[in-house]
Amino acid sequence: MKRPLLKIGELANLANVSQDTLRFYEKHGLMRPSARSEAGYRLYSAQDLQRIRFILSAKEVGFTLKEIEELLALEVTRDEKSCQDVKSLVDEKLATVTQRIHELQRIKKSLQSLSDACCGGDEPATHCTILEALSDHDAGSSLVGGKHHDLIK
Amino acid sequence: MKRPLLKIGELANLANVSQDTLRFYEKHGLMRPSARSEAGYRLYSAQDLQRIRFILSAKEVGFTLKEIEELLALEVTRDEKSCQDVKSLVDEKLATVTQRIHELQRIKKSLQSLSDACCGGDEPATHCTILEALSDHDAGSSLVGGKHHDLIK
DNA sequence: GTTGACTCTGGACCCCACTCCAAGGTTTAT
DNA sequence: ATAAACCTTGGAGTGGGGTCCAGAGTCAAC
Ligand SMILES: [Zn+2]
Ligand SMILES: [Zn+2]
Ligand SMILES: [Zn+2]
Ligand SMILES: [Zn+2]
Repeated sequence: MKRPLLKIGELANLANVSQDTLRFYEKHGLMRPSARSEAGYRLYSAQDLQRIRFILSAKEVGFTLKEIEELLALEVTRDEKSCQDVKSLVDEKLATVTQRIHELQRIKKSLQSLSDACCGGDEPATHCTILEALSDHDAGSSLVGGKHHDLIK
Repeated sequence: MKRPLLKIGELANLANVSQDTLRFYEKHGLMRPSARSEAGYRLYSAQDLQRIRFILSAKEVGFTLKEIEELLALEVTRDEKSCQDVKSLVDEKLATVTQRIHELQRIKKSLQSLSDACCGGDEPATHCTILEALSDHDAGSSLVGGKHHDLIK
């Protein structure tokens, strides 16, 4: 009934990471194989696959390995922690994620208005509103926070 | 009329970075002072302040220094590039920002439902829905993509 | 004219997250 | 029984993004 355990190469393929990365994560306490074979081969379970996927998606959105470790550590610390502790850790991450989203939305708006202002034609960009906005006075305050000049000649 | 130029320490304070960081960015082509004093001191203008702020806010939302350099390089490449070129670079960044926002929103939702499911009380967390979700089956697919179990005893 | 705060350069060093060996042991396929 | 493919450990190397420091010049104030 129990599904067969995976060797490191198999897990690596399924998860799309290198074997080195798996060993690296293990060395740093983020992953360890469910078992070892007689010969010392690492053997991974389906949970292990879930776990590496968890790590990867958390990484993708900007959590550091240390932060991910904290999240994962919740699982094993169980009865030493209260629900309060656990929840507040999650809420903390939630706040930083929310914060990051806001920053990105600010940036996105700026980029969008830059893009909108540009004619996109193939003449030399000497007149380009984007370049003007970037080099101007307020080029920095929020990735060009300002209004771009009146466009269309 | 012209505002006085800033020495490196002054700019560093205003921008909240170290002098080393400013010199580091200079070495890597992201910033250079508008002028040098007789004695070779770096002298920065108000634009330079804007520029470092630009760099910092771009960095904050996850652009690498190399990407930031590309954005800034637009300013000087002007007539070698067409509006098309310029705009498509901006649109590219726009797409990656949008992408990042989506990922973060996915994560945020997951964290939110984790948080919502937890009672937050101060008893030991042996029963905690968060921990259950993390260690469970689908802990990985999207930072715990699944429904958490029925809560409230 | 000396003290103290500031700046210069160059180079060493650090953390992070991998990535790439080298030297060897194991498994599988023929 | 031997080769190819796979695994082991340990350790070195890489690239990004800085940080720290030594040795020396500069500037303002007293
Ligand atoms: Zn144009
Ligand atoms: Zn344009
Ligand atoms: Zn609870
Ligand atoms: Zn709980």
